[in-house]
Amino acid sequence: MNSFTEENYLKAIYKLTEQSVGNVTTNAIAEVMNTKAASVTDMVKKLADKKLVNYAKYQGVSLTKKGEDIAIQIIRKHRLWEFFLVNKLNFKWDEVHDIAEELEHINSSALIDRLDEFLGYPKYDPHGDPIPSKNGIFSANNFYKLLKLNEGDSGKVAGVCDHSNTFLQYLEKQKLGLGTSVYLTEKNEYDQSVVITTTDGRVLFLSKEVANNILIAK
Amino acid sequence: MNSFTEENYLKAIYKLTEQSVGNVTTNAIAEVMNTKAASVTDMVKKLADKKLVNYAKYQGVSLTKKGEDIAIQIIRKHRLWEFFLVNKLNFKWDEVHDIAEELEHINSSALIDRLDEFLGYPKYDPHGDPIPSKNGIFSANNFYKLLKLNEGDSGKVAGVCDHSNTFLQYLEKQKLGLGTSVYLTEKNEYDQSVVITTTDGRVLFLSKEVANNILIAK
DNA sequence: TATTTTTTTTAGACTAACCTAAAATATCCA
DNA sequence: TGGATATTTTAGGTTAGTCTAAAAAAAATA
Ligand SMILES: [Mn+2]
Ligand SMILES: [Mn+2]
Ligand SMILES: [Mn+2]
Ligand SMILES: [Mn+2]
Repeated sequence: MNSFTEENYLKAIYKLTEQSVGNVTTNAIAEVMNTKAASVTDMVKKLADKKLVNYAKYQGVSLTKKGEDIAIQIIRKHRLWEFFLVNKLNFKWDEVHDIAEELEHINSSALIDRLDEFLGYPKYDPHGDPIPSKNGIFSANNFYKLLKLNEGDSGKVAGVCDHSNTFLQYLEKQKLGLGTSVYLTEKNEYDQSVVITTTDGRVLFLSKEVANNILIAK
Repeated sequence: MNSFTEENYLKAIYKLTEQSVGNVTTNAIAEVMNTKAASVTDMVKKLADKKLVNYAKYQGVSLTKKGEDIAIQIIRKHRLWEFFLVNKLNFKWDEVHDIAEELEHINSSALIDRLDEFLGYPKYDPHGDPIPSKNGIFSANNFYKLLKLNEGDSGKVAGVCDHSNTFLQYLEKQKLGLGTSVYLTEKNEYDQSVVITTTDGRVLFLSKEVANNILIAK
């Protein structure tokens, strides 16, 4: 079994791998893990001993198949728990991440399989992120950044790129939760801001920054 | 905040206090915590520094109000999660304890309050143990040991004294789950074994040991 | 009550995960 | 291409929780 700390390192390396080309650097891990480079080196050696990462001095790390499988299972648990918190316990989407950070380390595959069944095998978490299946497969989506849509396009809010509480709460305030139907009324060339209309008739002005962080399913 | 280990010590001390008169001994804690007396002494000093236990060398320990409050909250979480696992995720009563041992350390009072609400504020866990309320109050029960009932008495299985998997699985096999209605047909003076009849007409022969570990609500 | 046995504490050591400071290596750029 | 800068690793130390062995205190018993 792996400790919580080891699991968190694997998850961090997985997420950094998604964002970067080539191996993940020591400093990058240190930053997301909120620790020092020296500590990362120690841990990375330990993970390499356990065959969870590939590591050579000064070369950065990559996950092995085994390490990646573990990382994906943790992400699966995280997102299933987030779905549970929002859809069964009525939490808001900006309230669940920290609790899921703890729940994701509960170690029981029976638990997570039954939770998955109880929730009806959801495909996406409350932020629109795909929930990997039991065997580690992510379902593909065809979501588009609101910023990239054309005037006249319509669709539903399907996810966010920025997961910060401030952004989620901003959308909450604008009543732009997951599933909200929107219609792109106007694109402003000058500052790339957009005007959208919701199906309940509200007209909203969104900046480039906001439009860039909203994903729409057409 | 307290570590998982500290929480487990507090819970162990709480449970030992229920069973014993006077202070809880170092050796007794070592036994239930599956550790050595020397380690217990170290931890007990730390808990005393944090004002969670009263401790004087060679005198054993007792929980302070603060320590007891924490212990009760952990028991609340443990039992609510057990209820969730059995009643929402369809686990058997002999499968939930170990998972609840992990879940009980998830640190969010919002989570546990909402879980409580979601579950309909249950009063007893799947083993008949009372679930303390948010403010730490256990509801009283009037359960009787099956062994102490008289011929002709009837009632429902409301709990168990032995929480071991072997005992729970034995009852499962006999279809004597929580809520089963039973009628005491016969008491055998010689070996204190009993014969009971369930409402669905099954006649069961139970030894003294078994009858002593089943709680009945009349 | 004195001696033996048991319980508890202390002393000293280990591991995991972290730290700081310094050394080693890699990268950048004039 | 060589020196400056940035990154990474090493060396050595800390804390929490554990351990074993030995010392101290309490309890049991003769
Ligand atoms: Mn999250
Ligand atoms: Mn999420
Ligand atoms: Mn339990
Ligand atoms: Mn229970």
